[in-house]
Amino acid sequence: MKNQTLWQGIASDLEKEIVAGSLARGSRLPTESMLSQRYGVNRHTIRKALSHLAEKSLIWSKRGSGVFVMQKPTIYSMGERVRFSQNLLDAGRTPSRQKLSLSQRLATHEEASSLKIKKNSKVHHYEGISFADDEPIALFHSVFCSKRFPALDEYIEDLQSVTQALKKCGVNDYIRATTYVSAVAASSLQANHLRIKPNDPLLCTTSLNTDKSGTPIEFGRTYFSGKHVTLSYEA
Amino acid sequence: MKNQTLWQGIASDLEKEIVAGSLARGSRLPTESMLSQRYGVNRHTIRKALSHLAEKSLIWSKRGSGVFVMQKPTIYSMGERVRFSQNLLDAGRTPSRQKLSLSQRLATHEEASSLKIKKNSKVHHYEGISFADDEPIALFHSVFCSKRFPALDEYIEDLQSVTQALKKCGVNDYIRATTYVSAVAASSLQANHLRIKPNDPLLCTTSLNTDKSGTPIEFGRTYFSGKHVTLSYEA
DNA sequence: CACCTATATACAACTAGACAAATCTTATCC
DNA sequence: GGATAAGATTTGTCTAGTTGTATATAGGTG
Repeated sequence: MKNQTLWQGIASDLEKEIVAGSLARGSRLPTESMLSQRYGVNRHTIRKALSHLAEKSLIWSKRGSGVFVMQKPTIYSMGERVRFSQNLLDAGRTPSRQKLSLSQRLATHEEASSLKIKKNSKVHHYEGISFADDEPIALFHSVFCSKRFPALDEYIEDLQSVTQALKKCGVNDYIRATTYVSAVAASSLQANHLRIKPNDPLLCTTSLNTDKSGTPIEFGRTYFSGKHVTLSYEA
Repeated sequence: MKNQTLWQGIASDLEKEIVAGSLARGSRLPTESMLSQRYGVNRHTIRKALSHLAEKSLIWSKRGSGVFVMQKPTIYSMGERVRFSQNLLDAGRTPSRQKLSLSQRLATHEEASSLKIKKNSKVHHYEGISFADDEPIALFHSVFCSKRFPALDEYIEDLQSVTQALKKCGVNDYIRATTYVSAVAASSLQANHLRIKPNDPLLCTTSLNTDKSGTPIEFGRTYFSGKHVTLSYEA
């Protein structure tokens, strides 16, 4: 605690301000230049302190824009019924989604066998980003059998919710049948979407939702930012 | 005067240059490498000489930057009315201040009870460095009740003077009610600001200023560099 | 021996400056 | 009002130079 370097002192000082709340969650930090003046050190020393805080996932930075305080890590609960919005509302976060693409294409071999449909069947492909308090926490893509849900894409477009859209298709409830979890390194594209660095760890969940009778409904993959999300398997 | 070591000879040589003025106050010395070349000795021998001069407070050094000649020490007078600028002007020095941060936050327990305001009240927090002739002599931080002085921060920002800013808020005079003095060791951050070494002694004054009726106005701490400042309590 | 002086080498911490890349701001035009 | 262009800000990256610290070696002195 005593003989610490300058950048360590600055880092712990800033960390105190963050946890004390005088630097609010999601707010912007002073620029590196301002901080270097405040602490009377070179900008590189500030950057060392900031990179330390970034590794601890307390802040994140965007070139040309600034350095920001991160939101709280999210606990994403994985139970029998996994509902993105309700999940985050339960955790006191504000959920939102951003559509990246919504189209129809032929099912891959994996998708077809998981959904128990014929090879080369058409599927709806829905791809997007999940946010919590305007912070991106996950990239997802799901496929649904086009034959079974002909107008699903329009419903999703309108309602911005998979659960609601499926209801319109007559599926009032669906259940998480299987979930596989693995860890992968983020591609540069994924990293950019999730505001993390390439090769940062991602939690990759591959899941299948079915109706109560066990008929497959939806198959998809979600890549959670490992720094923002902890998956919870309680109950 | 004869049997002196290499480093003693170099030290007294440099000291002569300083007092003679050929190495001006505030100027930078040649780098240790250059000095070791000039005197034909190892760099460590130079460092031994320099550290001797540093202990005598003739020079100070900054890692990565260089070694500099120090200014004269300051006598800081503590009476009923403590006014930074006037104080130094009286001592024939040129005062200046540098703002490090100016923000609002919740009062700590100590601050609230000293200012006689409610817990969790908002306060203006003003933090900075005091200079005499461009040499830092103290780090200060003060808090003022935000409710009582709503626009104080803007006034301080504009006027760069607490006394003047308080006048704009209707406080024409204030009196030093209490002052506690203690000695503490400098943290690495404090040392960097004051151009001294970590664990060098600081004079820590904790003070409360009130108006004539005894109502608390300002509560603050000032850390004087023990090497640069002597506090004076003459009547 | 113990201690100080001095040399030699290597690395860590920090400063200094410059430039590139991304972003934000502002003025201008239609 | 909205699109565009120019300029200013801000973070990212790189090279170079300076002081701080640690270790090892050797000679001289009380």
